[in-house]
Amino acid sequence: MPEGHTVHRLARTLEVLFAGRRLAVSSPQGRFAAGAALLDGSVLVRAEAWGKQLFCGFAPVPGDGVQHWLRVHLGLYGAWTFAGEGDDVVHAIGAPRRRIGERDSVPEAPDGAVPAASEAWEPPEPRGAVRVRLLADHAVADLTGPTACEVLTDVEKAAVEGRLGPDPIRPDGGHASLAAARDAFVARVRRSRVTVGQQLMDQAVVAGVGNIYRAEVLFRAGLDPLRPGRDVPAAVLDAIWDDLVDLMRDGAATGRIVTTRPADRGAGHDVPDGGRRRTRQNTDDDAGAVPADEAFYVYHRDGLPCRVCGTPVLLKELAGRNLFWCPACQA
DNA sequence: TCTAAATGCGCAG
DNA sequence: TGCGCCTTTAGAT
Repeated sequence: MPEGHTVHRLARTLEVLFAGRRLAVSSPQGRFAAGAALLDGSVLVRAEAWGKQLFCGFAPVPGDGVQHWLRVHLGLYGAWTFAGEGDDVVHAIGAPRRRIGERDSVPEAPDGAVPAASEAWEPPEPRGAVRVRLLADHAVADLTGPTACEVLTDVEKAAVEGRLGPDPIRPDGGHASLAAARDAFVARVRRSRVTVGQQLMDQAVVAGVGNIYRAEVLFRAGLDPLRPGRDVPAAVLDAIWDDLVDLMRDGAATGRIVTTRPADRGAGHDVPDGGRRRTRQNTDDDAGAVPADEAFYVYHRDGLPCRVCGTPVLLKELAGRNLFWCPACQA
C-alpha cells in the first residue's frame, strides 16, 4: 500500500533509530534466516530510498564502508512497525496497522511501587509473520509482508537503481539536478504512445508514484489518463513533475497523502450517508490532519460527484490496477 | 469463520 | 493479459 513517500519516511526513521548502531538481525518467521545471519551483529551505516525501494547499508565495523545492502520492497501490504524506549518511537509505517507497542505497554506498578532500578527496555514479542527484526538496545523494527527482502552487494544495488526512473522526492531526483530529472521524465513519457496513466505507474518512468498519486496528479493536471504519452504537451508534463515534487515531498514530511486544495474540501463533497471510508493512512488519527474522506479528488471516489464539477467519478481497470478519474475535468 | 480487498510487481504466454 | 505471491484487516456470513 505504500507509495514512495512512505519509503522515504521509513529510511529516515531507520537512520534516526539505528544509524551507527550494531544490530541484532533475525527472522522470527524464518523465511529470511540466511540473509539475517549475514547481517546479524553488523552496524547499520545508513538507510536510503529510491522510489519504493528501501536500502539499508550495513558495515562490519562502525565508520567503515558498506559491506551489505538490505533491499526491501513493501509491495502492496508490507509494513514496518517500531517500538522502543519512549512513546515517540512507537509507530507503524507502511500498510496501516495497529501499533506494535499498544498491547505491550508496561503495566502500572502496584501501590505506586518504584520500578526496579535495573529495569531496562525490553522489545515486545514479534507480532504476526515478522520477516526481519532489527534490534538495538533501545528500539526494535519489525518487517512484515514485503514483496522483496534480500541482501545485495554494491554492484547489485546499482543494478536495481539503474532500472528506476527519477524520484521526485530525492533532492536531485536521482539525476545531476532536479531540472535534469524533470527533463528525463518528460522525454521518457513523450517517446511512447503508451497512455500517461500507465506510464505514471511505471517505475522506470518515474519512481515512487503509486495508484493514489497517479490518479490525483492526473486530476490536478486536468489530463485524461488514457491519452497517449507522446500526445501530451511537454509543458503539461513539466507541470505534472513539479506537482509530484510538491505532493510527494509533502507526503514524505507529513506521512499522509493529501492532494485536495482547501477550497475543494468539506461541505457537499463528503461521502454520502452509508458510504464507507475505503482509504486509511497511518496518520488518520492525528489531530489537525485533513480527514481521510477529504484528502483525495478521485481516488476511491468512483460513483461520487467530482469535487469540482459534480460529474460522477469513473473507475476502470487498466493494466490490472483501478484507475479513477473525472471524465469532465479530465477530457 | 470466511472472503475480498489493498497505496505492487515479476513472470509466463 | 492474466496469474501468483506476500500478509493483514474489515466486513460479510
